[in-house]
Amino acid sequence: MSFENLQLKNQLCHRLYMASNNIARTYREPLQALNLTYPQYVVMMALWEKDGITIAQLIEQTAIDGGAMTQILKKMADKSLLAIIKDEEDKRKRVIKLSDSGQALKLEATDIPNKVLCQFTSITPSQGKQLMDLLDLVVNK
Amino acid sequence: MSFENLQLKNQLCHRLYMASNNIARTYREPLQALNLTYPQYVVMMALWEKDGITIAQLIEQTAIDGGAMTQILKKMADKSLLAIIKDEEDKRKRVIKLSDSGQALKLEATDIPNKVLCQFTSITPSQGKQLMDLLDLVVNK
DNA sequence: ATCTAATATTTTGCATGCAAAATAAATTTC
DNA sequence: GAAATTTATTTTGCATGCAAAATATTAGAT
Repeated sequence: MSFENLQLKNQLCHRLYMASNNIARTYREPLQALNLTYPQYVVMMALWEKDGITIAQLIEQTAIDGGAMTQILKKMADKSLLAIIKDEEDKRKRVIKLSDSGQALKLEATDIPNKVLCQFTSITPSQGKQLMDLLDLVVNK
Repeated sequence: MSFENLQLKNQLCHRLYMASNNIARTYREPLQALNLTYPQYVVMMALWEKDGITIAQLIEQTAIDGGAMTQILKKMADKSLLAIIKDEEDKRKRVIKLSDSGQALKLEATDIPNKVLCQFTSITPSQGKQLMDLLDLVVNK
């Protein structure tokens, strides 16, 4: 038996693993300038797009694990990027609100996506679009 | 300003993040049957393909972090899947050797890739191939 | 031959991802 | 309307990913 199906070079999962780690690693340096980790940056992007949402909504938008989200938000609150506010209507819920400095950080972040993508010289914009569409098939099973 | 570049739906990195986590999560259940975590499974695949290599070579094949690799190999050695052997030529190096049970596990693993891929019904084999080629562009920057 | 620089691996500290259990509060059921 | 169920969030324990420091050993330079 050849076991081609078990060769690492044929594994979609391993390609995804390497690609995802590689791009996240590339984000690390520019994000350090904003004092953000990569998942914190994802949370910020979600909030810049729509502020004042609940933690459950934030989890849905970002696909970040709920257990991790609690920790991430706590650290971001410590940095005064946002506030975690009890919902008076439904006391189970917490609403996340960006602070002024959290809002302001958006301007400093605008350049980051391009700065990172520019480091991936071998992929064209058209291929990037294609890749995103194919990835959606994996995301949505 | 519209800040389209900061919208989550336009971020290649976030697609990769979600896709990678989603497929790794899908592997978790079938791998539990073999008592393997996902990175441990990647190590096994590398060794099934080429046994008796050094830790550095294993890191190169799998793209797993060196610090993590030490821990992963230790746990796998505890499970008697492999042995970590000092290289007598160069005492800095360690050679990894599969045990008999480690070798034998290959048979039980053969079905896993297909079992997992079958759960991604919306992606065709052709699209899968395409996706792998595009991911290589991201992996190789 | 000795001292220095490079290589291979391990250790440490921090930040997740994940599953499962624990809390707390609202909703449903009988 | 009290008990059981569901929902939202937090906590806990384990397994990485990563950067940086620490070790051990070998190769190089003088």
